[in-house]
Amino acid sequence: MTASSRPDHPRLRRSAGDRRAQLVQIGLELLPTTPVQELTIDEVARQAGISRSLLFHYFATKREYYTAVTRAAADLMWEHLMPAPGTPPEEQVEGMLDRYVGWVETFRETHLAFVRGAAGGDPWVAEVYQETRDRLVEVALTTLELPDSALQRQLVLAWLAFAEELIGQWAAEPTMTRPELLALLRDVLGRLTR
Amino acid sequence: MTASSRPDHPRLRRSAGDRRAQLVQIGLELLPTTPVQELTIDEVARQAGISRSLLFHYFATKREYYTAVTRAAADLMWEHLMPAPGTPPEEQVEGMLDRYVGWVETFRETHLAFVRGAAGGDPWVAEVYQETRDRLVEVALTTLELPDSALQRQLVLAWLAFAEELIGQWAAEPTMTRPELLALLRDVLGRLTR
DNA sequence: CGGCTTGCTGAGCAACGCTCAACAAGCTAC
DNA sequence: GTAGCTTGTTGAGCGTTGCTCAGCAAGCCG
Repeated sequence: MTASSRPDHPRLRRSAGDRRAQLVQIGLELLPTTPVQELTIDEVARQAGISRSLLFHYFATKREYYTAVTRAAADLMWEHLMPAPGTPPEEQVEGMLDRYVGWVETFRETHLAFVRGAAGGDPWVAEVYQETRDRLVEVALTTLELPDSALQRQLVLAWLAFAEELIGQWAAEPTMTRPELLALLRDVLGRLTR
Repeated sequence: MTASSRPDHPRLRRSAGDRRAQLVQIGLELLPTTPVQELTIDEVARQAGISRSLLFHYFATKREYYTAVTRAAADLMWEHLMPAPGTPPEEQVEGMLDRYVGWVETFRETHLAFVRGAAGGDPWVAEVYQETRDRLVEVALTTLELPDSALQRQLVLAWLAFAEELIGQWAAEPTMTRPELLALLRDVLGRLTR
């Protein structure tokens, strides 16, 4: 049916690393438009210009593939959120919160897809997401110099869910100024952890 | 392989309503153990003792089937949360919150599966969940006699996310007494909406 | 019994995840 | 330059799953 043997593609050979990166990249680009579970191997292979079989050479299973994609998305966000080295502790949470809002503003679609895909369905994917949240809680607890109790952990986690939802909603329909939003989030976190 | 034509099942014929209800019921029972997307038509049909084809007679598509299941789950919870008629308004939110905690305590697995399945993947299923949340926000705004602004709506929605996460965590590992939890949730909601 | 409604089935198609044996691109060794 | 090795790459094909369709049969009516 489809002329897969186009004459202008003389069988390009890539290094293993390159190919892997390319496939993950394609996954990242597809994420916003396609629910994770509906992402088909066929489609990814087609976009990469390779056969289905090759994808299974790099990722033994479909699940393995899209957990890799999810992890890549998480890493991108994490990298963006992390404070510049040397930032004084009391400014770290402040800055991360600010950058998180910026992240959601910029990559609204992608971020929503990430959160959705992570929360729903597959446990493996959910785990990647949970790791990220746990790391965020970790940072919050240490830089705010809070006691590392189960209670505090739960409160910060719940606050994260609160922040995520509010920022998502706010990005879709701004009901206050950006500084007001940030102040509100900080305020709630402050009250909760005291 | 499987002897599907057991002699002791002399082709039982059910009314359309009964069959539909049975199929949805099976879906509800399967939900806690099976991520929504992994729920296969084959399995459901097998448990119901019918052919795959019949399921497609009642639900034109798989999606239609498990949105029906999700909606049934949402209705069950909603029914449980609704205050008894005649309850004075100032006690309604109080009672619903209490019953919600109870609901999560009792059906932790099922509820988690519901939230997960709803948040993730399929937009149609997500819609069912969003409806429920919207209805909850509606009730909260009216019984608390709050102005129905976009801002208030967002805050209550975000608080719902907060409550959901905290209650879920707390049910898994109780870090405070039940009344303390309820008081905390009420307090946060109260501060937010003022 | 004949005829009607309607719950119900089996065969089969297309799409998808996944396997496997084999091909071939690019490098090194002689 | 050609023999040989490594390894990126493919095509054919299998099992499962969502979905279709033509037709069977259970129960009811006359």
